[in-house]
Amino acid sequence: MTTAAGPSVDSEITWLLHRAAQRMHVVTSEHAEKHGLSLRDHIVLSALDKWPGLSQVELARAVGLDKTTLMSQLDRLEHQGLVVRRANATDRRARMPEITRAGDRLRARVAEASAAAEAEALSDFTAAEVALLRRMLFELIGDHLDPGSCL
Amino acid sequence: MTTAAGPSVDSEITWLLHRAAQRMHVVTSEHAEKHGLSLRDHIVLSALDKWPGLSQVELARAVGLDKTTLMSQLDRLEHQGLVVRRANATDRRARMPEITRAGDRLRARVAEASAAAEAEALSDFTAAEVALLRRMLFELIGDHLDPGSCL
DNA sequence: CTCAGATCATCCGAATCAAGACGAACGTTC
DNA sequence: GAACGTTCGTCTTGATTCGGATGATCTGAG
Repeated sequence: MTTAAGPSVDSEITWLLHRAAQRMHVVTSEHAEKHGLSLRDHIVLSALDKWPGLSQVELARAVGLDKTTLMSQLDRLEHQGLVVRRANATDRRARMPEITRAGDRLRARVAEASAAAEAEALSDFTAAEVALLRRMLFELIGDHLDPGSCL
Repeated sequence: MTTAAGPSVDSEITWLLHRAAQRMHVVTSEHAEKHGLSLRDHIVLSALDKWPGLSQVELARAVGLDKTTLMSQLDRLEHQGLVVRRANATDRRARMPEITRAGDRLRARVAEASAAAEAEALSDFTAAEVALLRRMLFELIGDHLDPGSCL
């Protein structure tokens, strides 16, 4: 398996994943931004919808963003009225981010649009193949996906 | 398949790809940086090895980087003696980047280390599953991968 | 030959990102 | 209650990224 030149670049799953993510990012962003949302905004809103009650650092770890990056994201989303930071009664340090009704409506619309875009990008594959892809990606991400394992 | 809340975040292939790429990035970077190379450095060196004779813009398109980003990467690599920019006899605008002998030695070492890291990260899957994953990622990236289709 | 348009590498400016520092608040131990 | 280490959110700072503009060069049409 070791040629004189070593493994060539197209054997690098890491890079293929990176390029594929990049490509899908372009495809879905195109749709998300019609609603005035970046893909990352949408990710954050979706995480807030799926895992309510997380603190900002917990949320950052859940979506895989730096805490300072997430803060500026939340600033923007709060400024747009899609998120509120509510005081926590039992811990006065924490300001729990929550998705607003308007934010959830927008999230649902963008989710449908980007799901459609994804489905089209994946239309060359069978349902079984897509299911396997999803399963493998989950496995690769491992225990870093669900914030429950971080608490 | 449309619940009242719409598709949840874990159905988004785009995000799964992003997280998986992020995770593999951490795993392989860990090994690449033992040799003083970032993952992106390694990608660029590998592309130079695989497709010699590309101009800087062609190389940027081949690896999926912005042209200015690639320029600063090449600056760093050239400063480390891993890359040289050689004048092109037939086109005085172009400065063809080439990998040096030292660069190729380092590239081969990092390629082996990161391939081993990838193999370990993928050890839970069968060879057929990995092959399918690779094929699907290639398909997703589409014609943006090989520079031959851009010339 | 000349000129217009395209292409290459580079530079510039705005935006973004992440690591570290900081104050405030928490919980535990004395 | 006081002291210590930890966690939370924020601020600051340095580095990085990307889009657009620039100058030099090539190419093709007239």
